[in-house]
Amino acid sequence: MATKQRGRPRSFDRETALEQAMQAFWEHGYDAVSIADLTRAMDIKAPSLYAAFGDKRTLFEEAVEAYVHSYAVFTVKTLAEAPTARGAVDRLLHEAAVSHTLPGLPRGCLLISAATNCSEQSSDVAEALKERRNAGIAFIERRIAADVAAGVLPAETDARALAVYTGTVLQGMSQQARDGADRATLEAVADFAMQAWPPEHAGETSSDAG
Amino acid sequence: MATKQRGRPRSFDRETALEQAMQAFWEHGYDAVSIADLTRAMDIKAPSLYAAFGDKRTLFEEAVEAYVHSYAVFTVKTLAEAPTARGAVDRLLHEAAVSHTLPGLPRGCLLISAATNCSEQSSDVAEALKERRNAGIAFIERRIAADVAAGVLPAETDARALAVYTGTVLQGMSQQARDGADRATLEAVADFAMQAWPPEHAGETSSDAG
DNA sequence: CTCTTTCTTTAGCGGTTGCTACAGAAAGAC
DNA sequence: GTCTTTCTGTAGCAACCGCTAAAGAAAGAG
Repeated sequence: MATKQRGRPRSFDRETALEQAMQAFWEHGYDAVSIADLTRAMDIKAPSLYAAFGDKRTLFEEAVEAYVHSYAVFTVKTLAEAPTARGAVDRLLHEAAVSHTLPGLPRGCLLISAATNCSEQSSDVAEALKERRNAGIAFIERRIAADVAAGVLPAETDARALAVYTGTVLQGMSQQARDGADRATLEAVADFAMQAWPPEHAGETSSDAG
Repeated sequence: MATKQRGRPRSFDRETALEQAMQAFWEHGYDAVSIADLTRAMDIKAPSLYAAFGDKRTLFEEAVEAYVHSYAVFTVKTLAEAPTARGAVDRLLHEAAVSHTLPGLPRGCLLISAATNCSEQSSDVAEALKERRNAGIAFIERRIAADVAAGVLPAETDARALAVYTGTVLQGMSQQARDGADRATLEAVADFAMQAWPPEHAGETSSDAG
């Protein structure tokens, strides 16, 4: 049933090329990476790029998906699986300290830093990443609110503010990683950040909430 | 003694034009703002821009200076004048909540967000802002270390990590402001952030240190 | 007035941008 | 082998990039 692909086969590995494009976008951002930069990084010519990935914007969107799949799925996983919101965020911050300073890869988080400086005509690219970031914070907020409802976190906890605080630290850590902070420093930052969290009511979890 | 200026006088106000350029850079970043964008925002033609400000990079540097003078001098002032490092940072974070969300102005902090996505050939612009950010953190670190030495903060306080934590929150707040967080939310973030700070030893100040 | 100085304007430089038409190359179908 | 399909490389499109030469306009000096 599987009829063989007709015509001349592609001479490059699509996944590898996408990975190279992703790293270029990760390091310099959407607007700052030109098609010439991409074809150099991916080691293919422009027509091959356009045939395989559409246009620059579509390639970027696919690169974002690849980034999420490779380096950010742990976020959702951690938030969903950890027994409490506090434990989840603690792990999240420490995992960020690691993933933002991986050797041989660009610093920081692509979702945070790849579309900060955008011209007017690519403002929708910036908007898309902004919505991803805010969705992440909303996700953390729901996790916190569940723990508040379950009595794990104090009833007076402002779930929204605590979630935004957590997102603020995460986004600041990305910037710090790009500015040269190493993993150990970011781990120390994560430890400090967790001391602002309200204490948990021991002996209870909200793992059934969500 | 004051001989009058010869030749045709400038038909625009240099400071006003610089202010417009600064806001354009503030909102979109160095690379994403073209000369055409600038001449439109400043309401002058390109040769007038080049005659008055040199080239794009020089104009950006002057815009950064103008930004610091208008919106960031309070930082150094606060750090130098507040009786303790803790009090200084507390004021700093709340002032940031205000200045990052001023109505009618771009969101966030120019020093943090105006050179995040840079092409290779303008990497020195990014480097210059990065050094400003790290110098700010080093300044906070010295203020903390002085309080530790004076016994105001616990002896075991890691001044470097606490300073980087503070910078992380400040930079995250800028990102949050750009992502839509309002002043009240950022103030709540600032309050959370301060709860990670170690307690002060009451009845003592380090106002003589520095 | 003329002369000099400095600004403003028009017009356009060489280079780069994202993107593509077109011809040639490499595969399967027959 | 030929035909069809699909990818690759060359070469180049219109539009924009940062920047500037050249000419005209507006001021003071004489």
